[in-house]
Amino acid sequence: MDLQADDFYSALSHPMRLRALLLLKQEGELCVCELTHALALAQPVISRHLGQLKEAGLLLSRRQGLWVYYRVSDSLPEWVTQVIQTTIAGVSTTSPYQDDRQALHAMLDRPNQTCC
Amino acid sequence: MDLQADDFYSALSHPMRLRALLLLKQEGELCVCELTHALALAQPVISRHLGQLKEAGLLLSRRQGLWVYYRVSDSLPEWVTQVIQTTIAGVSTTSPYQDDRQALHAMLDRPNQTCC
DNA sequence: AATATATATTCTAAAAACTATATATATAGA
DNA sequence: TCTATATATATAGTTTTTAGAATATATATT
Repeated sequence: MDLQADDFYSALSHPMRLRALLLLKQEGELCVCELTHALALAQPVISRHLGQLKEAGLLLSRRQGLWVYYRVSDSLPEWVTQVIQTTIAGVSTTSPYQDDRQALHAMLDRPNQTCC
Repeated sequence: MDLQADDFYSALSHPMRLRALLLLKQEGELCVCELTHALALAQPVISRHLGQLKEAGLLLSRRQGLWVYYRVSDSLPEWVTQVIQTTIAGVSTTSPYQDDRQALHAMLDRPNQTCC
């Protein structure tokens, strides 16, 4: 929407919010429990930071049954999308971002309507 | 150099540091008094934030006489440079970034070896 | 050496961000 | 309705960040 540059940058000022955003941009929709697993952090911490990213307008969410899926908004300003993509291109193969994806993929029983 | 993504983003988490970085990238070298004028903030505040940006590795500085000139480092990771340029392309004509440049250009007696 | 100017730093208090824990809400299933 | 699970929120305490004022440092000039 009318996402301001300073809101964008302060939304990403916490390492975990940056990790979550990059992971979501690369993986598409993820539920809270997947993020909790991938980032290895407590659920309330994850939920609160996701809430901040959503509040900033960077994320959208939808509930499906017990699970809430978050994804990167598809109506971001073009420059924001480019900045995110450029950041991914620059750092996605480094720690901790690469590890986050590996942890996600190593997760068993990812909720495909199944469980968490 | 080994500027980490989370250090980059937290360095820019303060609105004034973002304004200073974008202004410096667009204008080249600026001394503290020019930034103080353009951003309309107290000198110690400016100096402290510039110190943080320098500490993070985003800025370099050199002293010339009484003045200290800051500039964006020329040895940043490529993705960082791109992110900064993309941000400028996206927001430089909006407030407050446009106003900062105007205030700078409206400044009289800018130090061309002169004064401040 | 004394003075003036530009910049940096220190100190203190206030504000903001963050974590952990506990609790609340929403949904599904028995 | 009762129970279980996933997620969200509230509360309290701690840490971090920030601004403002005062002071220190560096340099140039006289």
